[in-house]
Amino acid sequence: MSLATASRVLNGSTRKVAESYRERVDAAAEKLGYTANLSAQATARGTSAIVALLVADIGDVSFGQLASGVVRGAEEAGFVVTIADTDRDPERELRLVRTMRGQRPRGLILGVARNAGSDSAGLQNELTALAAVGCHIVVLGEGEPGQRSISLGNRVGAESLGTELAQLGYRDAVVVGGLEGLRASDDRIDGFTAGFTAGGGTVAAVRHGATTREAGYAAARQLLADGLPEGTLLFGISDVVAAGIASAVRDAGREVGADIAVAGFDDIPTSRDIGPGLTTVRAPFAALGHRALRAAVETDWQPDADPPLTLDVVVRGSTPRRST
Amino acid sequence: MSLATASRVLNGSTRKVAESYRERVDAAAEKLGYTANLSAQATARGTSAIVALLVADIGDVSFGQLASGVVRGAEEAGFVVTIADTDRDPERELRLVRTMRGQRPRGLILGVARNAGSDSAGLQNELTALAAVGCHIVVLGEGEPGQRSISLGNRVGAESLGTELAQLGYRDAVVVGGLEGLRASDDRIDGFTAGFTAGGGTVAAVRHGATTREAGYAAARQLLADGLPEGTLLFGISDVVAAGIASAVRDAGREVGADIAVAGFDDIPTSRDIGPGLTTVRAPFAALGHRALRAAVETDWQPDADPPLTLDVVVRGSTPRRST
DNA sequence: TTGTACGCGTTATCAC
DNA sequence: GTGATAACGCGTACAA
Repeated sequence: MSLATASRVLNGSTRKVAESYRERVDAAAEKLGYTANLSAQATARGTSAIVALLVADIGDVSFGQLASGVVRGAEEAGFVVTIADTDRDPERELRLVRTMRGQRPRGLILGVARNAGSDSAGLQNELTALAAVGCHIVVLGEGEPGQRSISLGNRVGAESLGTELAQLGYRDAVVVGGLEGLRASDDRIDGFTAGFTAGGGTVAAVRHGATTREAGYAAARQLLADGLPEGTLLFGISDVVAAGIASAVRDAGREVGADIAVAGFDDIPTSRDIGPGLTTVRAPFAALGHRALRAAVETDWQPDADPPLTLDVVVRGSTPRRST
Repeated sequence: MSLATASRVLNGSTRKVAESYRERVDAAAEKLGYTANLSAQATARGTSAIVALLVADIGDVSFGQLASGVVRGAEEAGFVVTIADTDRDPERELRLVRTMRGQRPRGLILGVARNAGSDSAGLQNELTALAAVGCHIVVLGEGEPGQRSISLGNRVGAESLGTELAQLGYRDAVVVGGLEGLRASDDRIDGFTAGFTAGGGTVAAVRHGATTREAGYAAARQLLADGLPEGTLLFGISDVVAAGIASAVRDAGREVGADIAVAGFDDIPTSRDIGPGLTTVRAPFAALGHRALRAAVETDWQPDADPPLTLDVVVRGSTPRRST
């Protein structure tokens, strides 16, 4: 029989093929261990079954969750995922987007935290070039108009946390971490402040800084040295930062929880083991990744088709109820 | 000018091209924002610039480190990395290897912990089929003959830990976690036992179990209920397991460190924040990933060209020096 | 429904 | 050194 017939049965063509042929083809394919050459398919079709995932730092603890969701969704949809790491270097980011473009991917997921409006023109060009060839650009967080964007819900999650902690009796808080102008952290700061103030609390200060354990430690150390009244709440912009804070508190001879309260954001796998158990907000990165993938592959995708992701506050020992 | 000439300058062909042409081509490529179509290149060349990475569980904390090393190496070598997650399901693993084969990758990195000799015939067929088309199979851990394998050094790392802890004055230990027959955990158990016994200690028991926080918690809880003398050392097969152990110790009203000592393996990012700081062995997953990638792309690769990876013991508060 | 023939974007072989 | 041209493996009009 002809190659065309075989091709028709192997790829899910709309065309009908006689059952007898179909069986023979399937049998032969099975026996020979045939697997379609994806590259050749891609050249012929003009579009590949690839979704590219570009993140700022693969080593980040939350990345695994995100990637997990993306990969799971990809398998469901019959796509392959390629990953790259910008290492927070805009130049490298540009180069990588260009490399990814070489794959003619169906979608590109951008998990690169960025300062508002700081995108280089080169990157925007590259992105529009990609979009022009039918690649769906989906940015995690807030994207430019014309791009598909999907966000975690940092603001509302942090707001819930603020509310909850105010209800637990906390009145004075300091926010630690988050680079100024970074959308994701600004949202967390704003949300927390809103919730906490609405509950009757006061955010005394915001100590901006990198989202690292070291930065959290250093900031908390300074705060403690300057004198921090008992019952003060230290809100780390992420669990990693909060871990640093908790460590600094202990090193200063204070007790996490009863003396100085600490809260974080993300609920990384080990946050329950930090200090007396870290109060935090569970950020559903896996679900985010899953949605991102769907946004990357679906032909028609609606911005608000899905309900917002739910971010649950999880209260642990680091913020016990404060008896007034 | 001809397409051939253009092709010659764009891809790193060995052939020489006049400087004048070269400049014109580069200029045009720049202006048009041209990027080579990797799929087409792959079909034409018969081999792609792809390395596939298959792991048991992307969500695993150590995966990020591994992936980081792989991706970094890939960028250096001009390769693209595709990832997939077997979710510890052999059937899915088979399907995924087949999918990856569709990409005709230059290499396949298998980070799937497996029971010794439990590979399905189907998988082996698939793997040899892949190898037949020039794909380098590199397995993390111990591989079959003919495959490129590269291991972390679980045994020697655990042995160092055992030695160190014996020197710190510990005499009685119980090992927790690790599925029986799993090479990686068996190596850790054997290595630890060897080091600890050589130092004068005794491994009273090995409690096999899953490599999860829950399993660690449950096992430790049981041990504590059965009565555990002060100064006993609980060695968790991984930091995640150790975290569970530490939690169980605290929940039982005992103190981690002074009362019951706990040690782990991996040195995950947050292990210093677990309890009073978790004593563990730093497992260089990033370096492992980097080496794995090189093994996946290099034409001629020698098994023992690189020196063994170094696994440093890091002693923290969970195992203070024991005064006799 | 099935087969033929061409095109996808690129590389490689061969003459020039 | 350069330019035609035949592959590469597959999808798909179009004709049969």
